[in-house]
Order: sequence, then structure tokens, then C-alpha cells
Amino acid sequence: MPSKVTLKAVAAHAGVSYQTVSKVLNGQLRVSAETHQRIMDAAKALDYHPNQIARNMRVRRSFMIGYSWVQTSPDQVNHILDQFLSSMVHEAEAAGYHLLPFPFREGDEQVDDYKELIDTGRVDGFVLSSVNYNDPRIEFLMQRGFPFVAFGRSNPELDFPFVDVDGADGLHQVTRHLVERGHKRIGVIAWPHDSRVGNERMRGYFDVMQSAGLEVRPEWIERGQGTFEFGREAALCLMDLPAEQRPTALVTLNDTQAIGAMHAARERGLEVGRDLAIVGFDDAPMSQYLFPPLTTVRQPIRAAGRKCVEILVTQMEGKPLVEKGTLLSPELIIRVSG
Amino acid sequence: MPSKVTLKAVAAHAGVSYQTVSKVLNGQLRVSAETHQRIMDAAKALDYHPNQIARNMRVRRSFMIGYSWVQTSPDQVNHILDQFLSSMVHEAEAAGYHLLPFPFREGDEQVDDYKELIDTGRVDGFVLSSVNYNDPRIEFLMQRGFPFVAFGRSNPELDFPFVDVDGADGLHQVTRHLVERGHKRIGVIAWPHDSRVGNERMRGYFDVMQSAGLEVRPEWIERGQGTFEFGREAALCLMDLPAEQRPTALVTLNDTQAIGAMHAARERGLEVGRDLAIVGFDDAPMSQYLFPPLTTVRQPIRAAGRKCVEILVTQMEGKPLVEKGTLLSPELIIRVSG
DNA sequence: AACGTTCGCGCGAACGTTCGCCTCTATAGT
DNA sequence: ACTATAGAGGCGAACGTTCGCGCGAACGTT
Repeated sequence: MPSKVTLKAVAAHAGVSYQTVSKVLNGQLRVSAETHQRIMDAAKALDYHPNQIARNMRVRRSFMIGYSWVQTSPDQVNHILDQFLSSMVHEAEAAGYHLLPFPFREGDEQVDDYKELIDTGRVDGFVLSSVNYNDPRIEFLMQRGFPFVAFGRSNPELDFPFVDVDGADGLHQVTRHLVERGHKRIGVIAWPHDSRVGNERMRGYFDVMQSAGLEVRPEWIERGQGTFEFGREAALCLMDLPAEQRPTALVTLNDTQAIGAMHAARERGLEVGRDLAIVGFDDAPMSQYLFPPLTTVRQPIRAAGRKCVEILVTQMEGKPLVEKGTLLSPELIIRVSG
Repeated sequence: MPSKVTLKAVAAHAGVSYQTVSKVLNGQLRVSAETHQRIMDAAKALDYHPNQIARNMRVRRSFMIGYSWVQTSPDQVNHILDQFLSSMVHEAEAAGYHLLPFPFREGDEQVDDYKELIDTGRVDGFVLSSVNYNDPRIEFLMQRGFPFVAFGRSNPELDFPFVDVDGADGLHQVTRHLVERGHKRIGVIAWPHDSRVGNERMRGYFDVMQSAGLEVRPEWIERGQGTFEFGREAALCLMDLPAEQRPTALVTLNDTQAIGAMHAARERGLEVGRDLAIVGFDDAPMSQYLFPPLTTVRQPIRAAGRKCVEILVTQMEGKPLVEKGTLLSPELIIRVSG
């Protein structure tokens, strides 16, 4: 049984009407000092806690934020989820909201899940993650005018609130770092063209190469999945270029690829950090303990989670948004590998 | 605004009372075939979805499962959370429940958070994780008679529903594997005595050593935190024992310790897998890509999450529990390190 | 023909809040 | 002394469901 002690119980104990108790407890009514005290005492004595479901029903809001994340393969674990979720939960709680996690479905039915949550009144807003170009959820929520915030960007022409890590800045730092270390032939193990995140990061690479006056050869860029296997294969390809064209440094778009590349280097008898620089992206938990420790880029995940909730809450409260999009700068973590 | 279409709207459209619509939609009332059809058509035409908050208020249940997890340090990332959470979310959704994540607070106020969630009627049950001996939450929930299930065990004398990975079985498999490979001096990098999880795992080690007639020297057991640093230091101590007493194999209680031990071995010029066997526990995402790939123990996390929710739901539905505790066997993943 | 019995459906109430409006008294202003 | 004003608190209603009971009609039974 839930809390048996209701407003009426407190009211009876304090000798006032239960509506008065409600108002006093919510600070919406000034009463004489003594009745105020009686009400407070009664609430404390009976250990009253307002039933949130009843409250939500009355005010016709759920104070819930829907969130779902992609099912990672057993291989590619989402090491970011912990930080992202807990920062959102903290921030949401502080604003009187809670998180509602729900299963992530791919495909056409995905929007149905979002619609269902709205129609049944379960959520007041959404945080979207794993967004990409032409995300059907964004189109749906925009046309419905339902509050949401995206962690990540989509089509440039769409105007919606988002939070994102500035991937261009990240690769900017990475590439500049390598250039400063004297590298001139810098290869990159990248993602396919249909990834907005990937394209954004590549922008930082191209920018620095160009402004440093360095050549970018098409054969230095390998595009494929963000897996260990692809990282390894791509690195092998790059290593097998003729000696005078071969990159002396390899930039990757995530740590998993970087580790694959490290294996490839080892297979070719190269010592990572001395014969070949390799830089990752993500700062995965184990990356600091690799041989050699991986130079990589750390994303401000907790800040992103907080910002997502902050932006979403201002929308749900009906306040105007001062800034539609927020870009957070990642941090280059220089270790030994590059 | 939430769903504007209510039971009354459907009823008006179908020409019956709204209570009838409710009952028909819930299958609690048999009506003539034609009115049944009219009601169904109306519901479909208006795209009716019952407001869950109102429903929950009426039936005085929240259909929510409270869950909170320990804040991991940036160093020690919870790579298990993704699988555990998503399996729970899936299973809960199938049973008509949802998960309510809330911030994990250590210390005396922790129970207050649980109490608050109960008193405000927000949750119908809890999944507890990171339980250990003398967990105040267990005491509180047991005496309050509130439904919960623990992922992990606590004091043996307490009788409450739990799901746990059989750590003894895990180290049983590990140790037997090493014995079969001919190892006689097997050291272990363990946790302090106040960890139930750690003690459980050690039981598997002691069992196998004893039944194999192998000696267990106290100096072969190092106890400390589950960190990289402790793993490294403990392994250095063990490596520095006199040659004829030095363990030829090292069992650790998690992969992070194991990686620390691998570094220690490298520092001492030992080749892991040939000169020294090292086995981890957890199968962290990167463990397969280490040099050499780490032999470790994989826990059935998704099964555990499902089972937790299953047990909790049967309690919340008021059904009797057939099995109080469930032990799940982990799986030895043999790679190269040991 | 009078009587139970089932079927099909309606009605009132309740879950625990919040919200707007009303009433009553005491005080101040003219 | 009569009215305006403000302060203190009560009252009814509503949010959208579910649940138990009741009632009329149709049906079959004696």
C-alpha cells in the first residue's frame, strides 16, 4: 500500500480544510502564524508526503522526460551511458523531473513509441540521442510541437534545440597537436559520409591541414565502421602505402578503431608512439592502460547531460529558449601513443 | 498539451457511456457484437490512448520500478550498466512497468530517498544493486514489507529475494582451468574481507585448490581495491617472492586489476600467457583487444536484469515467489593471457 | 402467467490533488 | 456610522480513469 496519509488526514489533524493545507504547503496562501504552525506540525507529525500521481493528474503533466538509447552490441559497449544518464537524472531531479527510459527500436515503428508515450501522457518531453541526418523523430516532434532536445545534430536546415560536442574542435586539437609534433603526412580512419558526427569531426581535420598548408591525399582517408576490425584493416592499408607516401600519424574517430590500428602497427613491426603516432577519440575507460597509453579526446559528457535537461526543462516550463544550440568543447588527452 | 481525446470523447462518438467504453477496452465487459464494433471503431477513429496517469491514480499504483546505481568514478566506468538497464527496461515494459532511475546517495540519507519514493507513491518496487553486508536499504524495505529484489547478496541470515551471478562458480571455473593447465602455485589479487561479492568469488578458488590437493599460501593472496594501481602493486609483490614460491598464475577479481597485473608482469620482463598466466573477471569491452587478449569471466548481465524484473513483478502483482534467490552461472572466456 | 436468470449497459462514486471563486471577519478610510 | 479593502480560510469542481452495483429487457423455466 502507498502512503495512506493524505491531505485530508493532515487537515483533520490541524483543524482546517484540506484545500487550505494544500495551499499552505505549496506557499500559495498566507494564513495566520498559528494555523500555519498547526498545519506544519500536523504534516510533520503524520509524515505527510503528497501523492505525486494525483498531483500530476491534476496539473495534467507527468514531469517525466523520455529517453532511449541505442542497443549496443556486446562488443561495442556504451561506456558513456553511465555518465550521461546519471548527470541527466541529477539535473532532472533538481528541477522536479524524472527520467523515463524506454526501449530503443530502429525502423519505422520507432516514431510510434514516441507517439505512444505522448498520447498516454507519460512524458512531457524527450531527450534524443544517436541522432543523424533525416531523423524521423525530429521531424515528428517538430511538427507536433512537442518539447525535445537532441544530443547531437541533424540536417543543418532544421532548426531545433540541441546539445552537441564540438567534434570539429576535437579533431582540430588532435590534428594541430600532430602538426606541432612535426607530422606532415597524417592519415585518418573515419566513418562513412552519412554520419553527421563523422563529417563534423573531419571538418576539424581538413581545416587544420589546409591552414597548415599540408597536403591531404585521398588515399590517406579510410572510411568504414567504428570497429576494431575496421580500424585494423584500414591501418594495414595505410601502412602498406609506399614508404614516402605513408602517413606518419593516424587519426581515428574512436578508441576502438585506434586500438585496431595499434594492433595493425604491431603486426607491421612498428612501435606506436615512436614509429607511428595514433590518436583515438572518446577516452574509453581502458585507453589509459593500453601499450602505449592512448592519446585521445575526452568528451564533456556530464556537462552535455546537464545541458540537455536544462534546455528541455526551460521548454517544458514554457519559457523562451535563449540559445537554440549548445556546442561543448572536448578535451585533448595527450598520452604516449601520439 | 497531452492527449485531448478521452474516454468520454470515444463514448460520445460510439453512443454509449464512457464507463462502458472503459470496460470494453479492458475486456471486462461483454457487449453485443455491434456496440463492441462501434466502440472499437470510435477508439481507432479518434486515436484514443488511455491516460496512464489517470489510470495509475485510480488503481493506486505507479507501475514504476525504482532503480539507482553507484556513481562510478571517471576512471572506473560501469560498462555493465547499459546491458543491465536495457534488459530491465525491456522486461519491465513487457510486463506493463517502467523504470524510474534516481540518484544514488551514499550514507545515512540513502534510505530517505527510498522512503520518499514510496511515500509519494512514485514506485511500486525497487531493484537494488551494489548491495553488500548490512545494507540499510534491505533492512528498511524488509521491515516495511515493500517489494524489492536485490542484484547481489547480503548477510546470509537475511531472507529476501535476490538475483546474483555465482561468483564462486566463476572462480571455480577459472581455478580449475589453471589447474588443468598444470599450474600449482596460483596467486590471487582479491578484495577486502568486507565484500560479499569478493568473498563469494574466493570461495570458488579455495574449493578448487583444496580438492585438487594444492597448497594455498597466505602470501599468495593480496587484498585491496579493484583498481589498476592496486592490481599492479599486488602483482609486483607476488612477482617479487622467491622464485620457488612465486605463483605461476594470477587470478584477479576484475579486469581492471588484471590489466594492472599485466603491466606489472611487463615491468618484470615476464611475458603474460607464457611466463605468467593472468585471468580477469568481468569481460570488460576492451579486454579482448589487450596484449595478449585477456582470459576472463563473462557475467550473464542481461539474464540477471530480466530475472530481477521478473521476480520483482511477481511480487508486485501479489503472487507468491516460488524461488527466493536465483544464481546465474558466469562463463569462462578463454583467450591468451591464461 | 408468474417467476428466476442471464445479458447488456448505465450510473454514481472514488482515487488525491490543485484551482478559482466565494464568504466571513476585522480593520481602515471617508 | 457606512462603505471599501484586505486578510483568512472554506467550498465546489475538476483532472481521466476504474470499480461495484443496479436496472431494464430478453430469455428460458416451472
